Amino acid sequence: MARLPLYRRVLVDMADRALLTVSSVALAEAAGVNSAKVRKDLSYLGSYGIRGVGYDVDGLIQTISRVLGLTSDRAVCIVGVGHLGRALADYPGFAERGFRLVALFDPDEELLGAEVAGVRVSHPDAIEVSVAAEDVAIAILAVPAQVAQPMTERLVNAGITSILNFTPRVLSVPAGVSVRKVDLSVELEILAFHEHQRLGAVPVRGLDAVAELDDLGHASAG
Amino acid sequence: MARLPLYRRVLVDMADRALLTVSSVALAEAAGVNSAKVRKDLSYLGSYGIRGVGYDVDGLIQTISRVLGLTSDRAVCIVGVGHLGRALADYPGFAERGFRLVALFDPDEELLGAEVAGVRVSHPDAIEVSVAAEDVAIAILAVPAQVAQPMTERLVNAGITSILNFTPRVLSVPAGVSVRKVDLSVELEILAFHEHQRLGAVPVRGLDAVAELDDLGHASAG
DNA sequence: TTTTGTGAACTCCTTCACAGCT
DNA sequence: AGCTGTGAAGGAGTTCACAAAA
Repeated sequence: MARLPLYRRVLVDMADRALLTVSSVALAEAAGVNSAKVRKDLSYLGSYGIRGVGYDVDGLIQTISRVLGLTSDRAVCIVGVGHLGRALADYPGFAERGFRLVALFDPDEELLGAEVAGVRVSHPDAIEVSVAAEDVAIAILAVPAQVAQPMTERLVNAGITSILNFTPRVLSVPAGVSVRKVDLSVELEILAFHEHQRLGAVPVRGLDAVAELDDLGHASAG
Repeated sequence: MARLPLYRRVLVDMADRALLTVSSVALAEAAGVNSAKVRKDLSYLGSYGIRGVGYDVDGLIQTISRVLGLTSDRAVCIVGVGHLGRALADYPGFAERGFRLVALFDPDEELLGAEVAGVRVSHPDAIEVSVAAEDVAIAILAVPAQVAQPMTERLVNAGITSILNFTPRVLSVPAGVSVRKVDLSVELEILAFHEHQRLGAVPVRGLDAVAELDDLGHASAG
């Protein structure tokens, strides 16, 4: 369930505020979803709620973390050390959630050997060796669009099985490799569409309301 | 439809490669979706296809752009000029798609007056004046989590009606304001979950397969 | 009495399959 | 012959509503 990370974060916030238990209604409100949905989602993890009381905040955090596989650190690498790659490398949220940045790759000679976020930038030629040596399964792709597909193939060949794709390209990967896409332009275009609608543009029959809460299913070949 | 921006980009790629027409099958393949879905989506825009031939690439780009409201430039501002805000400001995809960066806000005194991506950084106190003066409707929120909600309220009061939220917080906004969320940690956690599953973790009954292509519906109050 | 857990209804999206146009 | 447009079937996720537990 893609909502578990969201619940988990909301719960961590609550734990920080010294809350011991939450009801499905309270959790739903904080996460911005329906309470029945919360109960159904959590019921798939097993029966961890107490009727008449709610859920134990710390216990639920542990359970969700375990299901998501966040109990151990995971090595990640970033490919492409432009503005975006650099921002991602410096993003504190990664380390906080157990993602350990172990390698940065960029062919730019001026960057080679430089340190970003405490990690030295290597040439992409080192991908195969580094990925194998550090047992990296997750790669963050922040390269120019033209090299997105070839770089993806190289990463997959090197042993990468999960890719977080920041390029504006649909990546084709073999079965067994997961891809999540973050497309900044698409997000902005959807907001532009909302603005357009707000200003009384031609309503797309039957779909103007739908577009409000819809999203592309992030495809993956699992 | 949240898929229109994706179709549009694929079509622009095709136009660059001098393709004149596309079949729903070809477009579907390039966009990574089912061809019936493509035909149904496009049929909502009107009948722009020619049976036996396909769709006119340029015509379709125009039609989608019109529906999405991408025919005119839209002013956007970025709030928070940390690593991420800076990377976003420099992102070339924004300008290419008709998003004009008109203001950057950050309270950091060392940044005030500095130029990033050709735009001077202003103090957040200038939000109200700038937003009104430049007719900005879209804001990109890249501030620390603690100030996400108060800053959101300030933006909404200033007249912002669409927010692209990069903070790890669920924003509460009045009806009529759209929010899209980009959460880097959540994306990584979902990939971690896939890795976890791959390594033979406890399958969450009935949901392990589902999680492969699921996603949070990006909520918005429209 | 409060709140969970869940069968059942519902709603929406997706996919099929084919009639009809070019 | 090829490909669109769409009614109908199918499937998946959401919400309702209530029985059961604390």
